[in-house]
Amino acid sequence: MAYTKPGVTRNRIYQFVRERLLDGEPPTVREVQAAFRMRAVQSAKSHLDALVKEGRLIKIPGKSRGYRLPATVQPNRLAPIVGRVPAGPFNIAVEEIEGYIPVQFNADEQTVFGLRVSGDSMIDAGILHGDIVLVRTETEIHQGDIVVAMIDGDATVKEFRRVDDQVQLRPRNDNYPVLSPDSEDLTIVGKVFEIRRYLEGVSLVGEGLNG
Amino acid sequence: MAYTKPGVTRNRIYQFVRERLLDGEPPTVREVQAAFRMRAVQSAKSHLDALVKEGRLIKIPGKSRGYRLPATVQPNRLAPIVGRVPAGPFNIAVEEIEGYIPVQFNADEQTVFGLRVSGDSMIDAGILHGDIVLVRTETEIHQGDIVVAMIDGDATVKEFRRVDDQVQLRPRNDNYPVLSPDSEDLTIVGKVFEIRRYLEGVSLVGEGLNG
DNA sequence: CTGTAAAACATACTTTTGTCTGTTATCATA
DNA sequence: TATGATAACAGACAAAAGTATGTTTTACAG
Repeated sequence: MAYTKPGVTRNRIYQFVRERLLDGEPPTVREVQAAFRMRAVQSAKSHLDALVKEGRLIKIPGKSRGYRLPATVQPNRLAPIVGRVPAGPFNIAVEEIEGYIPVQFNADEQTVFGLRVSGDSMIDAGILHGDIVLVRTETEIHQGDIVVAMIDGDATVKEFRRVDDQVQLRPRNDNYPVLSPDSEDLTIVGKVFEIRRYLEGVSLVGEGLNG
Repeated sequence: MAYTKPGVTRNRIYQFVRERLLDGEPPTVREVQAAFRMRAVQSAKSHLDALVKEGRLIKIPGKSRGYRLPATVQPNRLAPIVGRVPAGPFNIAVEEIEGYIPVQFNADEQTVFGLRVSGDSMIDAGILHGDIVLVRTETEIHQGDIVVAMIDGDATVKEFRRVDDQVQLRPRNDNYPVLSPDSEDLTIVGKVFEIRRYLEGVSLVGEGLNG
């Protein structure tokens, strides 16, 4: 490849890698090399190393195609919508997935899923039957957070309170009672960070591909 | 790994690969193997081969991490969030744009924007102060649709009704009156097709994109 | 000019990853 | 309970990809 002024090829390579990553196609070092018609792998490698050193890229050590965009540039992800709460974070049965919706979240590697709400126990919080709540698992829970909890295997969306070391799950509807489950029967699945209501039905990504 | 009924592990693997691909992180065969605690690479490989044969995945030959989704994934687009309703469909002042959120819509090229709701006049429809309504302009409006209307230059979110050739804009809160504006003073900006509530603040797309 | 840093090249080596051949275990159904 | 299909395992090899060392060429500041 022709010699360029310092920084020029660097920026071009950054652009190239960035586009590939946003397309979901992380490149190899040699693919970068080929894209810029370089004769040596090391030419591409040293540029990539420099980009990592500058903080413009991140490298997953020991992995192929291991270059990533730093957290602030993370694109949107697609979160699965489930009709029922998954038992474990990675244990979502395929048949139960309605589809996927695009979600933004803060780059850390947490598990996110959408849950379709049934019932009107949270109506005073503006959560209606059929709404989709987006849930982040394994988050710190605070007083007043809206959480998804499993009580004896049943999933429910409620407001979280702790009173004298006793967890309370409060509905936001005067017609329902406050729940005070034993801690053995209770699992806090995660925290609701977003609520969506699709008035015309969701056009779900990947619908019907679960066959 | 424990033996499962035919198709079960197949589906779980499809699920796993799909999520990884949507996250922009194509897995290796051995990563699939590890994720399912298989002792042989071939266990994962044959499942992946089968998924390709079934048409649920695509393989790029000779490439590492070469499994892809076959379907044309619906493109998400970014809709601007505005604090005030734009005067004309294509007349959104840049300064008034809070940011962008990812939205799916039906491929046709309609104008979509997000509007941050102020006030509680739609509280009985589960639309709270601070919620973001997603609006599609130039749509056919039907009885009972939730619309964004301009009355004398002021934007408002209301339920649309037509009674004896007179348009009514109904709040969903008994403390507010039904509006029956003259047709000269009224512009229906568009129809609300989605409602979102961000409990932890929006992480808006379009910031920190250097380079 | 000259010295230093950046850019590009050449080659070799290690690890990761894809793929192959063959075997054993479980499932589904008749 | 016999049988074919599916699932899982075992070990090995080849190709792809990451990494390292050293050299040559060019850019740029003094």
